[in-house]
Amino acid sequence: MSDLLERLRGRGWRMTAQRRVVAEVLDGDHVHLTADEVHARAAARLPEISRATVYNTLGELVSLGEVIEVATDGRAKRYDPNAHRPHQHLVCSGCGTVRDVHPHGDPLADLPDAERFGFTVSQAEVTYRGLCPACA
Amino acid sequence: MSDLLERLRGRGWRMTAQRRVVAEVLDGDHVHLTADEVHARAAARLPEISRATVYNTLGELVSLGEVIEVATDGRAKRYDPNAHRPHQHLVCSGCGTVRDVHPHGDPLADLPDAERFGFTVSQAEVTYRGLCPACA
DNA sequence: TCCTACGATAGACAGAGTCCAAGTCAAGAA
DNA sequence: TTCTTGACTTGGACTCTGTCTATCGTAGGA
Ligand SMILES: [Mn+2]
Ligand SMILES: [Mn+2]
Ligand SMILES: [Zn+2]
Ligand SMILES: [Zn+2]
Repeated sequence: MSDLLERLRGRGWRMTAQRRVVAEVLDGDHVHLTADEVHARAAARLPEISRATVYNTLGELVSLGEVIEVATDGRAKRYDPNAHRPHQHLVCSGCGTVRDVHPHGDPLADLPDAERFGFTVSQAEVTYRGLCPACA
Repeated sequence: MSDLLERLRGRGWRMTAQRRVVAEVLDGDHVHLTADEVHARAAARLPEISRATVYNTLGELVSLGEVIEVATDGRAKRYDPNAHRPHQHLVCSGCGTVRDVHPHGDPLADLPDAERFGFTVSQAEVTYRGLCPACA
């Protein structure tokens, strides 16, 4: 994730300990943390980081296209650092685990013109639901 | 929607003015109201109906399978009386308008086994996003 | 008409997120 | 290295969405 820090520096970001630790917490595959989870993990490394700063930093990362927001349930949004490879999500109805998945085909192609109501449709988000091995 | 009221009566529902007006507000096509919108429209007909009753009634309708909950954004859930015909949603990124759509094909079939991580996948929800004619 | 269990109500409470005024500090200037 | 300053951080108040509870009211059967 140091490449992310490099990109951010290149964009003129002032590099603070808070921003660094938030970026570090978001490193990895299949990472889909809530803002409060990010805050908890960040606070383990930097105890006095505030919730407001976590929200600010996450919002900035989303604006820059480095992180995407995922709303899989009616609860807290999740923050996903896998922003450069398009993908969909598979969610366990039991425990809430989220995995990145890459379905075949283009879901946009399955929506006939007659079903577009004159909209300019630009994106299709697919959420698959089921039970993970542990919950089944 | 009087057929809905009939079904509810058949299920042993005590028929109150509040429940009747909530059911009436949910009548129509492409209806995707938030709980507060339902409350506002219900209160126009029955001024003293409470928020708690609206939430209770919506929750009961969802349990009975007469209404589905739709979470198109990270904000308030929307309540959809079109529960008997499976469909997906097309959402305007500008104004938030939601339309019911019926894509071709089965999105489940597009998810390869290798991308299922051992899950028992049972459902796929698709949200199409774009701009409606008015917002474009 | 009367009873009573089921439903409605107001308001307290909780979770998620936003906003603000005041204090702090990263990083360029000298 | 030290100075300066505007960008960043902070705690807490506030908003929005939703849940819960104690109390009151009433639909519908006896
Ligand atoms: Mn993801
Ligand atoms: Mn719908
Ligand atoms: Zn699970
Ligand atoms: Zn629109």
